[in-house]
Amino acid sequence: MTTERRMPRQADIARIAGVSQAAVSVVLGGKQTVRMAESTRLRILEVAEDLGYVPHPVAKRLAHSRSNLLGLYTFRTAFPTNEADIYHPILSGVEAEAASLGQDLILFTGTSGPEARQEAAIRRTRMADGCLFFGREVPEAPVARLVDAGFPLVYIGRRPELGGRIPYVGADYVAASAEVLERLIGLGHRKIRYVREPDEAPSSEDRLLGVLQAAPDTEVVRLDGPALPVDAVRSWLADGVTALVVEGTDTGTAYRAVRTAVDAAGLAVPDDLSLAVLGGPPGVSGFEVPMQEMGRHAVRLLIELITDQATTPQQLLWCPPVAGREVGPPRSTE
Amino acid sequence: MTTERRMPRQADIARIAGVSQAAVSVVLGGKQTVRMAESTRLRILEVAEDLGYVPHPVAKRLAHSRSNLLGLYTFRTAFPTNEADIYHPILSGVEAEAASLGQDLILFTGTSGPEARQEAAIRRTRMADGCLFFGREVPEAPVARLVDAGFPLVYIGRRPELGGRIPYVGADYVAASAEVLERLIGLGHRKIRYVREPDEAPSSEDRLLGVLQAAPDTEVVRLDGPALPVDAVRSWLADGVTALVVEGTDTGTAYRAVRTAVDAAGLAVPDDLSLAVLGGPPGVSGFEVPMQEMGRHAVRLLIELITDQATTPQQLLWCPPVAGREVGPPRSTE
DNA sequence: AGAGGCGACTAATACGTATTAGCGTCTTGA
DNA sequence: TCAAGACGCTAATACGTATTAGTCGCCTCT
Repeated sequence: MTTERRMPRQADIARIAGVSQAAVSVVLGGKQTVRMAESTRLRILEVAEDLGYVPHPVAKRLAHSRSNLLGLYTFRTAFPTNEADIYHPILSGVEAEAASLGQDLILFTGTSGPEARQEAAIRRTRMADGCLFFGREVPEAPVARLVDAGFPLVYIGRRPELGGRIPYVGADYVAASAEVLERLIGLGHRKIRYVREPDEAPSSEDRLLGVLQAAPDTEVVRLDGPALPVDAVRSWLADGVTALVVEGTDTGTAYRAVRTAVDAAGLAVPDDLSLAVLGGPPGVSGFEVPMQEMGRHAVRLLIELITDQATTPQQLLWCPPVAGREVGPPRSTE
Repeated sequence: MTTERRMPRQADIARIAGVSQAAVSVVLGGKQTVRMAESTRLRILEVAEDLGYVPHPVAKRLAHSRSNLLGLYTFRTAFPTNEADIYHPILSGVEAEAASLGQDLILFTGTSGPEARQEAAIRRTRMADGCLFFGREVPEAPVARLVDAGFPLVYIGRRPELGGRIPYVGADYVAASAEVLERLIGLGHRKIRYVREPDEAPSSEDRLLGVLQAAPDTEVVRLDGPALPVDAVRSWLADGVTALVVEGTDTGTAYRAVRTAVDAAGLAVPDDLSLAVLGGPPGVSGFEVPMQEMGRHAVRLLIELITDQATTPQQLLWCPPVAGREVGPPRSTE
């Protein structure tokens, strides 16, 4: 009784059960396309069970069938040593949804390395049935190749590149930002400053759009570094500004800068000045970015694309507003 | 100029370059086993470049070559919503080492679900060249199948199951624990209590072994719940106990229980009582479990197994001692 | 001039599965 | 009694690559 130094395959089952490999495939595939006698079916299933048969996922995938494997391309490390990983909820959502839909995940490495390695990793992407991309970069050439070849992929976060052909699941920053401004206006604020992060991104544009849509008169300031001079805040207050709206991002640079300056100026929030963040730390006035939900939706959309059932390949999710304690009516109206 | 709705393959290159598919494979494979005229070689490479050829990872893998894909089976979720994920460093180490060795990772889902789903996930493991297992469970039957079939796998954490045939990378709890006890004895402690966690595990046995090896007279107490009565601590002190050694685990149950009781008893640490944890929270006296290193080593060992170069399939890593502030000389000897 | 060798390839096959066309055989109805 | 259909299954092929055993022509050596 020597131990087989190889996993059993369909051909082994076929030989023992006295049928063809095709018969085994048909029975184990569970499809109804080919008729099989119940007795044969049971015999095949029994032999398969005896041998402890496990379909070879790679062969399955090659044979034009799905392998239930979703790629996850992160453009950075998926398990950062950095404790405070703001994007963690997204991955958490991806994993949860994938699990509930019976999909495994391939984590591509080398995604945070030099360009050549990044590109190589993008190629490997095809190992999966489809792939999720998560990060602000869009290496156009390799991604275009994938899209052109009809390879299913979904970006997490809105992506206007490639002539708008990239499927994505993002957050509706425009609507959410507008809503925040509307709330401020509803409270009586008339003079509002919007403080942007130093660098650009599609999501950054969206927020600005929302802000100007709801309050076209808002003056916009762009930070050019990690700090905001205290004098700037003081002068705004002197100008009659009653509320600051701050762009929120992964790093939280702008919020920290503003908060620091406001505190240093000895101002009380929200009594002296209201403060709202457009997608900031949890609990702070403004709105919340539905990270986990984005992950979940992205998985669902990807599977729709894989199964050719996608109806809306570009989706924006609603961001729940956060009341918080940093926003109140302006002092002058009290 | 219609867009090819398919990625180019070797056959396409072959047709254009006027050679056989095999020639393309040989040239692109870069092997020296088959001679090719330099001119042909260059022609093939050029056509491949023109078409933007990318080898199909799945086909590559099926054709007996490696896919540079390592499985990661966690027996729990890899991206837990729970913020404080004690095992995160392990995954971080795995990812980093995999990246530096050009390996991608497959995360199997459903590993924390019901047994049937777990087992199904274990089967899917074969998608990868080999697989890392991480968790205290060892579902013997499916794992035995993999081992018997010669499928490369490595457990993270010592595993005595299956007659010791499971390759692993663990921490040397025996030596590390013994060392902690020796340090206490060196400080003058003579009466020491060892407090164990409520439940069992190989690592738990190892710690106990180390404790008794260095200090055979140590009295061992096993917690039977998440709390330790304050009276117990008081009575130990009355008995002349000068140091407590606590089993450290992922949950940290024992340490929290002991610490709570000691504080409640109004005792000063380490003046009234020294406290050491065998692999506990960072910074606390005792030793540190080299999580990240375990992850890295496991990846290296797995690749050795895959490439048939493994020399030591079962490895225990050294745990760096932590001085901390919870251990000092016993009061009586001062 | 024939044996031998070598350079440059190709044909064939394997990897393990899914799919589809089609082939006997048996039943059924007119 | 014969055609039509149902039934139960198989042969063949595709998927895209790697590998190995050749094949063919030409050169060299004795």
